[in-house]
Amino acid sequence: MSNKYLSTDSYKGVRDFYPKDAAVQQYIFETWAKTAESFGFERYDASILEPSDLYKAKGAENAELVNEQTYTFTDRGDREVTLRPEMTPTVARMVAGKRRELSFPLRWYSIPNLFRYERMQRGRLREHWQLNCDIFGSNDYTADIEMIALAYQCLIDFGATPDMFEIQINDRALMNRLYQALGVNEENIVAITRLNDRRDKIDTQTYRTELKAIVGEGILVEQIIMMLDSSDEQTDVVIGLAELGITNVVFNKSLARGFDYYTGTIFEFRDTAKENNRSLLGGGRYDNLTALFSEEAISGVGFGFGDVTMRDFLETHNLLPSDIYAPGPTVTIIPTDEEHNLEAQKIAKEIRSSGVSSAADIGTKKVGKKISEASERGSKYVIVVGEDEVSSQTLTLKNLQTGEENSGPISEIIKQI
RNA sequence: GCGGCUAUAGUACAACGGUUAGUGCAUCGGUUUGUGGUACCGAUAAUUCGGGUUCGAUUCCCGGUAGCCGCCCCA
Repeated sequence: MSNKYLSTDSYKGVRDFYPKDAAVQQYIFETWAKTAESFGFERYDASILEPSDLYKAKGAENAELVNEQTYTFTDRGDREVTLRPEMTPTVARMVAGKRRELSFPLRWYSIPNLFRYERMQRGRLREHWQLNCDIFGSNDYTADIEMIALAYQCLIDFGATPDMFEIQINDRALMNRLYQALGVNEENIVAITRLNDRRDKIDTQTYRTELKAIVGEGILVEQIIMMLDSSDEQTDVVIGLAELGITNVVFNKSLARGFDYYTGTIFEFRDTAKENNRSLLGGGRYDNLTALFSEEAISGVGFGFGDVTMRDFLETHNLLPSDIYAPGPTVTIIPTDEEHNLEAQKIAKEIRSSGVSSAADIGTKKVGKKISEASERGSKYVIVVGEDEVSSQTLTLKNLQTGEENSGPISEIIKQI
């Protein structure tokens, strides 16, 4: 190929949303918003650009993360900026900024697009959207329950049934106590948590070997494994969820979900379908969200739900409604000839003014084709406009579903729609 | 950052070390010059790029690029 023309591909790792994809995206966003608002969550939003310091502030490890896995650049004013890789620092900034005037607990949600510079794989692109829901300023365990119940409802509202996914729960604070009771030191707890994060990806022997590498030979290895595998924990959160009728819940002591961030309850929803056996969403509780901005500690519990995994889930379980994409106006006006295009526009305008969507098909195809296309695009009615209609000032409204036709002046036609 | 697999019309696939690289869907046109969905007929349209082996490469080899899958990581 010559390089005379630019490529029509989108930038690596990001997506174009052609109308059919945009329709799916819109359906997902609208359903998310509706569910979050049904729980009384308020919507907020922010710019995709943040000063890089927001992400680097927590230390060298974060700085490295920012440098290697984010889109970071210098603006014309010599400021270092980053395309937000997650929403939590942003919302923490916003909450901290208005902490004097906000009344807690707060229920906030947003559907931001997030960027990360890394290699793509199934369910992970360089730009994605995420439903972000958080409750700020409540330390009560029922806030944890509410967040999980909201995430649960998000799936139910798409038509999912509880057997399609499984809720895994763990508790950082509880795990720390359990490890400490076995005499594991702080440093090793972090290492074990890290190892547990990929426990379901490695086999039992490898796991045992790596665990030994951390805590050394001896009885402790077996004690830890036994402790992790006794997953019959009935925590307040698990019991509370059951009382709300949510029972597809498993307490999994190996669940890790990253390292620094979370301090209490952590949770993850997993698709139970074999072909899409992955994490759908994750979240948890963090103690001091606003530590970077002020001394006042505001706790939070929240989750993020990605649009890519959402769509994969819906497709895997065949939950996408077939009528999402119906771009045609309710009434398509079909001029028989180009000379009647303007007349068709006038009729469409009048129909629109009555509150019904309408557009003229000003293409050059034959009437038959135009009717066929109007039908395929989801129009309910067509009105053909040619010599006869213009001279007689009488239109014929055709119902595409029933084939029924009715004639009359435009004022009559509009009443019938 | 690492590894595996793949690359053919718009798309989904097929085929071949050698004549004209096939098919479905989509698109456009026609059968029907003003009334739809079906049917039939026709048309447009492709071997990712660079190098090598060869009389001849779309096919085999090497490299680039891109995509998919996984690892690492997932704030």
